[in-house]
Amino acid sequence: MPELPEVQTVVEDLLRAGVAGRRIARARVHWRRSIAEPSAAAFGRLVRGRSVRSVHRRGKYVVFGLTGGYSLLVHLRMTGQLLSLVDYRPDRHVHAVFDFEGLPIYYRDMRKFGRFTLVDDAVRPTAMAHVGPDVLQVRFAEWLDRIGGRRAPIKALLLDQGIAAGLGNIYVDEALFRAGVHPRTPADALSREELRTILRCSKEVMRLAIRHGGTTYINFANFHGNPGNFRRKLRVYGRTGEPCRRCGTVLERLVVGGRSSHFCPVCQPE
DNA sequence: CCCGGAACCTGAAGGC
DNA sequence: TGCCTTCAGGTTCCGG
Repeated sequence: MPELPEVQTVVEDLLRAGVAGRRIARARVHWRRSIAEPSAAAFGRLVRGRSVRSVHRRGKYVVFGLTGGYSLLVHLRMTGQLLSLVDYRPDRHVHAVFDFEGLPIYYRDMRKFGRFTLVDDAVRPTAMAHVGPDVLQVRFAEWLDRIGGRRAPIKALLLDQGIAAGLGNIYVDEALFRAGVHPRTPADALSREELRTILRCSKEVMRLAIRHGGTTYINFANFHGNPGNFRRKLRVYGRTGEPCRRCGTVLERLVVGGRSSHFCPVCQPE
């Protein structure tokens, strides 16, 4: 579920909780496939005893820099959560528990799509090679190089993490609404200025959502189990059949790039 | 190169 | 109440 703003919220919570500098006394894995590599058994052995040197976000990944030249890459996919709650009783959806010397952190994931990858720092660039520049950082010229002249629908390209990382289904729809662009528009049919607007709107939506602690649509919860507040600000996502906040037209839904897409047929003409 | 569909999983919601 | 279908914030793989 989490897109860039939700992952950013998790990272900020981890730092605020004082994870940086802490030692991982123990890591227990209850669902083996949560660990992409190495094996779940080797994972527990390799993680134990290392301390956290850094925590940051890259696209939708949480990246833990660990002592001893290892990095832990965490992707929460659709329903993954990292939680640190007082008096928490783990339920059946908790698939891993990390003991940061008295600070327990729970990995909970209803749909079990999330993945942990432990890599040697030497191969970390390779492991993340498919992740493009962060959408909040990327400069227009670089982004245009990657996206310009392609025939695919703009929405599909915005979702492509190799072009720019961080946007997901909710924020792509929100950004395209703000830019006044139909999600199915082929990228090569857009002018340089329209593309500039789309990137600007993407960044604006991201910053705004971060300020509101992300979006809780189904089950996003931050570190302390609290929902994000951006849902109230959504202009099109999940509002099919409701009136456009700008012009009053009934919002529509169609499938683009295999994903449910929400838009205003008047504000975003095809 | 591009696209659609399936797979990976579980649960919520709506129709009958 | 229960059964069935559809849908869900993501990514990857496979075939046409």
